[in-house]
Amino acid sequence: MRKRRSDGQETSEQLLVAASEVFAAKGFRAATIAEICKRAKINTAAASYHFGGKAALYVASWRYAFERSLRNYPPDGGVSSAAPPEERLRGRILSLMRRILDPQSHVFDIAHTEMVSPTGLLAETIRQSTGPIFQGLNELIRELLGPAASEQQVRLCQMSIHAQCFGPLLRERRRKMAPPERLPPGPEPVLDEVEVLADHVTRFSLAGIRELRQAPAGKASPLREAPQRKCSRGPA
Amino acid sequence: MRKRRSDGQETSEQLLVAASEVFAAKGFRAATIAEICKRAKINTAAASYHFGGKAALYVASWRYAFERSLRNYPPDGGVSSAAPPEERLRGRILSLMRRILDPQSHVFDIAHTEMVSPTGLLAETIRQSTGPIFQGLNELIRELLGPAASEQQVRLCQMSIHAQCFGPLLRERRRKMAPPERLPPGPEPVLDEVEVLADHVTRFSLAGIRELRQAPAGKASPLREAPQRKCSRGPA
Amino acid sequence: MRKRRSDGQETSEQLLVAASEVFAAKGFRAATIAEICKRAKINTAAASYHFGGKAALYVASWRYAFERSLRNYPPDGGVSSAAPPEERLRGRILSLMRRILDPQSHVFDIAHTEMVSPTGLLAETIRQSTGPIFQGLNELIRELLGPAASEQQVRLCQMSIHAQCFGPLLRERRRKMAPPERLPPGPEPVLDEVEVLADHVTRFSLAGIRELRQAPAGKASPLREAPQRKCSRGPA
Amino acid sequence: MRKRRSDGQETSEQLLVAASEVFAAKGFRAATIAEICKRAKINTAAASYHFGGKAALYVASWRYAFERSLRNYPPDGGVSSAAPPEERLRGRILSLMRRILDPQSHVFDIAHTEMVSPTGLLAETIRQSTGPIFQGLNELIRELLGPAASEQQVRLCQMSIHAQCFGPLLRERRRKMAPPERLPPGPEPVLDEVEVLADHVTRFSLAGIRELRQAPAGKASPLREAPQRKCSRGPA
DNA sequence: AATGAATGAGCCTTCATTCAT
DNA sequence: GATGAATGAAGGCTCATTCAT
Repeated sequence: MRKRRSDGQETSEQLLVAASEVFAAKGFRAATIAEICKRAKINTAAASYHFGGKAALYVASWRYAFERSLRNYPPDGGVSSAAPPEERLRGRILSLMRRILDPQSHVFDIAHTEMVSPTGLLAETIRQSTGPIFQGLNELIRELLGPAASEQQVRLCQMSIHAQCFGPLLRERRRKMAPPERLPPGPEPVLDEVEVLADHVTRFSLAGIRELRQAPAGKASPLREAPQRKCSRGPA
Repeated sequence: MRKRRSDGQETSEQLLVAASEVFAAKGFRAATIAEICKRAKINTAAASYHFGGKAALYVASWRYAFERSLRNYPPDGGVSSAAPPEERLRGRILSLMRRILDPQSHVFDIAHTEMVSPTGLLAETIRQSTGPIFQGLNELIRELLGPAASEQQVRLCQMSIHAQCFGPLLRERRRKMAPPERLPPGPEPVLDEVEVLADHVTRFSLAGIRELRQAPAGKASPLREAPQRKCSRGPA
Repeated sequence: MRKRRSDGQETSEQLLVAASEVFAAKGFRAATIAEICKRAKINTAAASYHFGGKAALYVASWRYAFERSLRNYPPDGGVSSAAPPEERLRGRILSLMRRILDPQSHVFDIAHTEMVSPTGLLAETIRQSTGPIFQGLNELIRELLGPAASEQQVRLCQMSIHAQCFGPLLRERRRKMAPPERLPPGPEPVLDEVEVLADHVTRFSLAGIRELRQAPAGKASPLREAPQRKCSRGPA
Repeated sequence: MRKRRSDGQETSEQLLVAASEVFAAKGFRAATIAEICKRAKINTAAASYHFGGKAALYVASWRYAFERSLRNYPPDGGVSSAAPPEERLRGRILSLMRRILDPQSHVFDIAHTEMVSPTGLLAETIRQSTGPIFQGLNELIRELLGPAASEQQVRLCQMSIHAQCFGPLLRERRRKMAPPERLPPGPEPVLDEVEVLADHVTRFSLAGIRELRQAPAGKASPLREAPQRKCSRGPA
């Protein structure tokens, strides 16, 4: 059965979608042009024809998926910038989680794989694309920590939050995608609904941030806070 | 002419070490028997000969590395089981971090890669090996959360802590391993010393745990915790 | 939307020109339809469409270039047929050299390549096209050798002259065409101006022809020609 | 039928021989690894295995053929360096011709093709290998021309001689190698025996050299030498 | 026990040609 | 008449594995 020879637009998009699926499932190396094209129902040569090669298709498919993802889930989660920072944090966390979990999108599958087995093909693209989003979270955390916070503290908090988003959700994705015999190893899943997890991470992290806010110096607050210290005054 | 190993290391042991290095650096698929054997300074056929194939060598090399790692860094971090739980938590976190960071060991590089691009070869082995350790952390968290904690809450906290250990440190490893042009994409590194990070994660997480302890029901405590706000005034 | 050529050159003519350039530069096999059409600024399919295929375009482009070349440089070099044979020889040699060197024409690049790596596509066309010219030189040489000359001697002299024209000039062409890193191997170039070279070849060959004329039998004249030696003494 | 797994020496040589044959017949590009290996009766992968790739095999096979050729036919043709220069010239010409014609060797087929369609892979190798031989002929010609000869004249004479050797013999080779339908275009063959041709080229060229020796300045000797000038005195 | 040669399967890519528009 | 998308065939290369030594 011949393919309708139209404007080549549809074919390209089919290819991009199929490519992101296969690259996400197998990684750049293990993914084969043959499988991608088979899934897009076109000839094996079409990938090279339209994009110039496996590598270029890889980059193009990721960028395509990323822009789509950002359009569906804006980074601020739809929370007004006038809202209190706690709510804005929750908005960001929830939005990020939804982007990660979106079963249609493979942005994070690919980006994560790229982080683990870097091909070097996507590094610059990812940096450029995700830079502004990292920046936005950074500023919000700084606002929550207060002006006395050190750069180091901001980075640490950002890390804590990011890690709590990516860690469980990337694992969750793998669990859903993987065929039963290829379940990734590790502990049981944590997830019921995204909102529950988002609430947990938000509360857990806000508590952590407040803790840091009260005692900026690393050793100021002992691990065991003797009398539950309900009302430790700020640094003033 | 026979090969004589004057360094006393057995051929197969050299293979296991070389294999874990190469598998860690490139992943299962991208790693080649040729490179592994070249690094171990033995014949290309030796891998198939000694272990039966690439897959078997993969599993064997991970198990070998894991046992070595656990011998060097016991899970409890050397903290007495009689110590207060907060200190025991810090012990566990620090030990985990040190195991992850150990530049000699590639247990986590491989396990992480396997989580991202599962080959299915390591899943069962990893589950068996890491199960007891997860269990130990689980019980400690339950102790910290108190008897009223739900199973869900324990899981969530465990996730929060684990994520904060793995997230930044796995990235840090990649950064050190990668050649400059293949730097994995993402935000700046957070790490100065392990202790600093361990302290941060411990404090941050203990604050989160206390928060949950005070308001076990997910929705009991509003995001913006009015009364607490009274105490910790912001700067100015 | 139709393509309009404001320069008046027909599509097919542009194709012929572009084809001869690319075929000359790369040979039949290495030349690609895509590059030819790109240079002619027309669609990739046009070659197959207008000429029926790569092979037909190859033949057509050569014939086109050959006729053009012959129009620009007539075989007798413009020397009157009443002129003495020595001058007519020089005329032919110079005309041939100019045809070979003409940077606009790729007749000889292609013919040479075809001689070295025959595709079989051009053989008959070349034979038909060049036959009359060979014939003309043949007769001239016979005239110079005199009526006692054998057929073999004529052929040998024709070969000597042809070889001296083609050898250095084809090399010279390649040298000019080739990008610096792909210089063809071999000794230094000989060429300053065509006239100098034509004079050399004419004198050199006329001397050879005279030599043969004096001693028609191959073995009559010893390599070391004793009596002639008497006259032309060596330097000092 | 399995291949005897010996020391790999024979296989390599078989490959080198087969490669030179196929490369000579088709050129670098058109030659396929498959055909070469089929002719050497080994697996397709062996070429990459033994030499690393098509390009490396190309270079190796040429060098191998060249050294073999030079061993069989020394450049001086076996003529004593004490012999008169005319005989030494004939020795060189005959040796060169025999090297070119040797049906076992494809050195010149390949080198010629490389000159016409340079791949750039062989340039340096050819230059290094053939340099000394060119040099030797150069010195001999200078000796024949006498000390008054200009550098330019030496180059021109060298060109004339070389061209007369290569021109007809390379064509002759093609004629013998080519399948009947792929006969290269051009005039009839000149060759009966190598000795005949060598004698012709030697006599023809010695006459030319003497001519130049008598009248070094390009325009000193008119094309038509009036009274047959049997005894034109040397430049003294 | 251990080696290096040799293999066969599979992958990415190129390219002349064809086809619907 | 002319185009650009799409195709199928073929080539070079990599690599885990096997085998004779």
